[in-house]
Amino acid sequence: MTAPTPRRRGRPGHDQDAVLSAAVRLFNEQGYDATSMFDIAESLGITKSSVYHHISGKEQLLQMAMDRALDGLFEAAEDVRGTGLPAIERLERLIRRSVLVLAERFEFVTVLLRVRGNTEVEQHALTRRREFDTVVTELVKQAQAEGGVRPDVDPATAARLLLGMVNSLTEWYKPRPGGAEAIADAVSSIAFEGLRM
Amino acid sequence: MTAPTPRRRGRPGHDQDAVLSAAVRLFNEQGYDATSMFDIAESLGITKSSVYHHISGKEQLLQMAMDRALDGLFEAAEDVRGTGLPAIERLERLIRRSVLVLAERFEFVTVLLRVRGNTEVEQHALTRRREFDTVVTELVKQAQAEGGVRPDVDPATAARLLLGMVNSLTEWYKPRPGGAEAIADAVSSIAFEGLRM
DNA sequence: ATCTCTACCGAACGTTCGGTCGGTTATCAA
DNA sequence: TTGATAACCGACCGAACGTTCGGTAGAGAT
Repeated sequence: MTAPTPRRRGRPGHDQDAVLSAAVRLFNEQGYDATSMFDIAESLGITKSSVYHHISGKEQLLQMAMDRALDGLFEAAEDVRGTGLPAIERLERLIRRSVLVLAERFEFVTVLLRVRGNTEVEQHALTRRREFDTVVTELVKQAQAEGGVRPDVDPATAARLLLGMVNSLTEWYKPRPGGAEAIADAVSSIAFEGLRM
Repeated sequence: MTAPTPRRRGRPGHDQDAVLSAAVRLFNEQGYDATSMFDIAESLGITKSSVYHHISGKEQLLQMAMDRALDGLFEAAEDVRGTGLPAIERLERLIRRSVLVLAERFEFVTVLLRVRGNTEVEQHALTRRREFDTVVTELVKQAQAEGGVRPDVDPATAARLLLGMVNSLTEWYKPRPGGAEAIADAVSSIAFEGLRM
């Protein structure tokens, strides 16, 4: 039923994806800096030096993790852009899709949202993040112009608060079947209709 | 006009508060782990060993920063508890007050919101944070019972999303006169009345 | 049986880190 | 002038870190 495992040559063991998974899990549990290459190796049952057979260094693991997160988000933005819907509808769909991406690629997005721009790799990721923020801001602005969104809130502030809600999932979301859709409903409900009865 | 500087004895120089301020600024710029005691010393124009004259260790700086943040939040919770207002009003006031605390003690709260519980000190802070979350959750629950909040959202989820909005300020807020109140308005407006017109 | 491929290991490297120690310098009070 | 007080410094230590290197182990292919 599962995908047929393509017989691999050479000595059996871990591959790059296994190392990435283990690394990302530890990054989120302890933080990137607090996770040593020894920790990653130990969690796989191999030695430190063996890890370097699969990857070029610690930073590559960070890079790969952040790319998987950002690719998912921009894919969602691109998909929504294609629809000819009113801006408010596109905004709501993008927010919902963002929740789903965050749930699907949970650990990768969590890594992304914690980097502070200490290295060039991190700074590049922060730049892409800011680009995504801009997409949302423009959507709010356009929705205001079309009369779909209340005009008394600053678009940039609204975008940041919306994304703040969504991104907060990395702090408390526990994967569960159907859980992501329920949260997407809650986000959409609160953000667009409000909590008050 | 300013507070009269109480003549201090001994050689003039920095005090514990100056060290804490410098440390917290660097923690937020680079992250706690990525900030070395040398970095802190350098930013004050003194040597590493001189820093230890003011504090017992790196972790104490973290502890002090987190305590200042948590004390502010619980003070706000306590103040709101005293009013005999309906739960929905108490909830809204606590959310607004939280925005103001976050703005006032911006750098301390930012430190707090980034710890992952790697040490006992961090875990204790996380426990207090969770206690604050519970206060908000209970307020949502009570507001629902009183008919002030729509009954179709899970109280715990709503509380997390509300705090997610508020806490996201640490990612983008720039101190500005009157800026905090404007953001408190935006948060309150979006969260309670909704973005849609 | 041999070749090739992939995965793995032990030992060591240079560096950085948090922290310690004994001694020095500058100010105020008596 | 002397003593107390507070701030500071240079030199050092042990541990942990990311990374490198030369060599080994086990599997499929020829």
